[in-house]
Amino acid sequence: MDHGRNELLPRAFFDRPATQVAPELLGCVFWSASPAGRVAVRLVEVEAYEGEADPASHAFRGQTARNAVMFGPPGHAYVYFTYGMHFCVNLVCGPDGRPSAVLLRAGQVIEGAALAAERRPGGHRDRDLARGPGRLCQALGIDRGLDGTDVCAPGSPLGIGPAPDPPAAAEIRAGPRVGITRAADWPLRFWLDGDAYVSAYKGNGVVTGRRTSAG
DNA sequence: TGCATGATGTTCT
DNA sequence: GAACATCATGCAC
Repeated sequence: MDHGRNELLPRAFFDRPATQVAPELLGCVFWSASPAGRVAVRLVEVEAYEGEADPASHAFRGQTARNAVMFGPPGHAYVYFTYGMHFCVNLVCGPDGRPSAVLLRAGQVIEGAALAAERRPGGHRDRDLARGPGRLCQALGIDRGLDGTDVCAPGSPLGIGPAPDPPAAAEIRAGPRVGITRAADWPLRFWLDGDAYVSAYKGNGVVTGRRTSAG
């Protein structure tokens, strides 16, 4: 197998504002390891949340039991349950005490596709395995039990490595965030332009992998 | 093909 | 009691 994939992003990478970290996460490989196997995705869509200054952030109204991880040191996973059936995963950014984070919204499954598909019954196409925050968590088998996991520590069930093939700056686009009602228009959502694996909910004007008129 | 809506449970007011 | 960083389905056209 490929043994060169154990390289991890250093904690210092996350010890910066989420708005700066988010675009640099595009193209990086995020993976989960469990007794069932390993699933890895190449990140193609993320969203930055600026903590206390951001009305849309869970941390906007201060620290609670749920968002405590966001207030901790960088490089940890903040996992929460939403809408009664889905999980979402964030990577905590900024120094200890500053609750900024980046939501992982979509990715391309590049390893363990069979296992990912098994976790998502219903006969979905490969493209839809991790296309959207809830689906991404489902494909990787992420639940609240992984809340607070250190993604910078070797041997952790969750990890993230550098982009094997870094996207060109011109491919990275920024635009309004999705699925929120407050400060949704802040351009803190980043994605790889034209990538088929970017989520396309609510038609945000983003041209996705769905065939365009150009066919 | 595209929009509107129900599902489902945790968290906060 | 209301809101919620979502997803899958049903119906209209």
